[in-house]
Amino acid sequence: MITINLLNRYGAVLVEYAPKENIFKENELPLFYYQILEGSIKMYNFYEDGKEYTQGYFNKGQSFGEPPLLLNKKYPASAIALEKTRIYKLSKNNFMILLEENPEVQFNFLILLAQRVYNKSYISKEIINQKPEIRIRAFLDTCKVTPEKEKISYTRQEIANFTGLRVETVIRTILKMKKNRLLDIINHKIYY
Amino acid sequence: MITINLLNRYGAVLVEYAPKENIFKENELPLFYYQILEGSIKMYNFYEDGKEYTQGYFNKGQSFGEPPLLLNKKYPASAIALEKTRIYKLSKNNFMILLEENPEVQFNFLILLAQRVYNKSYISKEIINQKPEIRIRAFLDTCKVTPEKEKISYTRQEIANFTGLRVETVIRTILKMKKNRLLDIINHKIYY
DNA sequence: CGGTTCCTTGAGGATGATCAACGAGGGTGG
DNA sequence: CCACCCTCGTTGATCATCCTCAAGGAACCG
Repeated sequence: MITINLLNRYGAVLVEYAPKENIFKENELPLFYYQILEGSIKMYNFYEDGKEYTQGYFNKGQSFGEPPLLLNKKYPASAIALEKTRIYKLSKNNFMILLEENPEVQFNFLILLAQRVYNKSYISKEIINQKPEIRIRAFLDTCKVTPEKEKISYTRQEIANFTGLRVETVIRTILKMKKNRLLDIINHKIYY
Repeated sequence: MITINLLNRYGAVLVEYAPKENIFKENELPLFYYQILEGSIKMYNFYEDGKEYTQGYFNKGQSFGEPPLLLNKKYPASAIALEKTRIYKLSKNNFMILLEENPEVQFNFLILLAQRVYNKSYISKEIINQKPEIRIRAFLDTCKVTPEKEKISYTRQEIANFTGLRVETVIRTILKMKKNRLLDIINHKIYY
């Protein structure tokens, strides 16, 4: 989102996170702007009963956790590295200065947040609708990058955490979808 | 959000909508920036089965529908006036020019969208969790403007549409909540 | 005062969650 | 190389819960 050139100019630091290492946790106050150079992370919540809800995945080149940073509010979710991940950290202060001094960057963030609202609206609409198949389709649609059938590299548990369903329900539903030719399952992998 | 002064300067027009009049419909392309002078509107979707899902309510002083406008994408939901409502309409072009020429306005929108993402994250987390009571509490919490008990002026059907539950479930759940002293019901009105 | 709109209740049914158990594959260390 | 462990996928049975359908009552408005 922000060029590496600019990040360096404003004093960003590159930090490496190990797989399963937390970047920040729910209810902490934001101190940094985060942008992924390499790797991927997930934002998630835990319910009291131990169930997990996945808010979203972020990959190479993407930034995350900006809304609480801009609002100066506590993180509403935790962030964890899914693999070895290298992330640029820029202090809140310098981030704000960078925004102020670079209007085109600020505008890019406006568009970025607009896109986030747009996606969230779409997802919440599809997922509140109880039918498991619709929920799962909404998830799969957000995964797709090409129009052709492609391999989905999320586990059934991950799909369950994202859609608010249970693993067993996901398994049974995708089996039904396979029967209806909505997707393929080859060697346990989903192709959609 | 934008001062009336500025709106006028960039050629905004004040339009009056009758109760239940649509401001725009799902899948239309955005042409205007909308800001409410007086009244209130609701953004909503219909599912194939005729069930309605309410994305959100917007009142006096608030703007709505900016994300698709900024992204130049089709509206993912429809907007309807809930009462007699007067709305400033500003053409897309002039809105973009206004943003460019008034950095402080642009920054305000950045904060506004950050707030929207933040709220959506919170709501989707609470509402995906199946328990009706938690869903309803999430809705009621977003309604509250004071810390004391206050009257909730939404119908049970409206709560149902927002939370993805059925009316009967809402009725039964709030009755249980009343028994547990989580809210009061006086003359059918909810106080929370 | 008649018509909406909203609220309420009950019975029955569908469906997703829960619980328990097992299989398959991959990686690791002895 | 093999035994073990861990993660992931799978299946069946049972249960709880919310939805559905149907009906009627209450409140509000012109």
